[in-house]
Amino acid sequence: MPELPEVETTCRGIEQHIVGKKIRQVNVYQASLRWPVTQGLHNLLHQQKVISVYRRAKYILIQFLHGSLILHLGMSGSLRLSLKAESRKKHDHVEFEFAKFYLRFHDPRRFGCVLWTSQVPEQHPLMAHLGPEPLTDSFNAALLYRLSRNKKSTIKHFIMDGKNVVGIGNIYACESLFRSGIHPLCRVHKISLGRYGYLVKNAKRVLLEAIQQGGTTLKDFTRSDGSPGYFALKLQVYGKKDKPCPKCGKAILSRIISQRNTFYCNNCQR
DNA sequence: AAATTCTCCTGAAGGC
DNA sequence: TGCCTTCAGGAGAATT
Repeated sequence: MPELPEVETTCRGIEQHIVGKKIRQVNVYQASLRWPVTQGLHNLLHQQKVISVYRRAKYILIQFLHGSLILHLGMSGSLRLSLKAESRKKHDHVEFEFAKFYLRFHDPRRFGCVLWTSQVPEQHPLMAHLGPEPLTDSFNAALLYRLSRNKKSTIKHFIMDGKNVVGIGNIYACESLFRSGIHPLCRVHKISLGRYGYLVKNAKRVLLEAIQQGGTTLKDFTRSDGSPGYFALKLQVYGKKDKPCPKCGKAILSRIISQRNTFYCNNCQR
């Protein structure tokens, strides 16, 4: 399931291959994704050169002179470069043809999207109201402290809410809270500035580690060139129900918090 | 306004 | 072997 590190890895993987290259053709085989794939993509993109590839939250943005593609991988999506000789696979829904290869959008569960915008992407409704990027200085303890005053939501929910900070999905929320010793059910207004500082530091650290590892390998994700990432080996609590806590040895618990399976150590996280 | 629930979808995994 | 049920999950939309 692609989280921010996987999206970042995907961006970096395709960027070096497609920037400066022209699109020959676009084929849409399944337009019914989370939202309908923008109609007329071929006419919009025919012979258009890729200017840049970058990421905002978990959106992959491919910029052209007259607008941008907005791609989201949902929870089972991937973007793969494949040689012309490689035939299309099941669930390859959208295909961007370049001179020597295809860029294929693959998404079995179809929670992702492929949209076109002629606006500045950051002003698109999907992105206009997002919080700061977690790996920038604007994600910091003072921000979380300020946003959390007089709120009674749980910290797990709080850091997964894109209005507060983007890109921290279920896996990284669990891991960040474990490393910070904060219980996922802890109410946000009770957390001190100092503890927020610790949480911010750990969230950045775990995301950066994951990016360096090339993204977490879980069920559906592979890197853009098809090789797997290796971060799953370093997860400390996610998916470890009943396994010993890496810090204290007591059993890892799991329960549903804000609709998501949450893994934590009841002894180490307070 | 804020918190909670619903929704889209397929494939893997488990039970029998 | 195979059918059925359950679960996973990003995040906007709908509801409370």
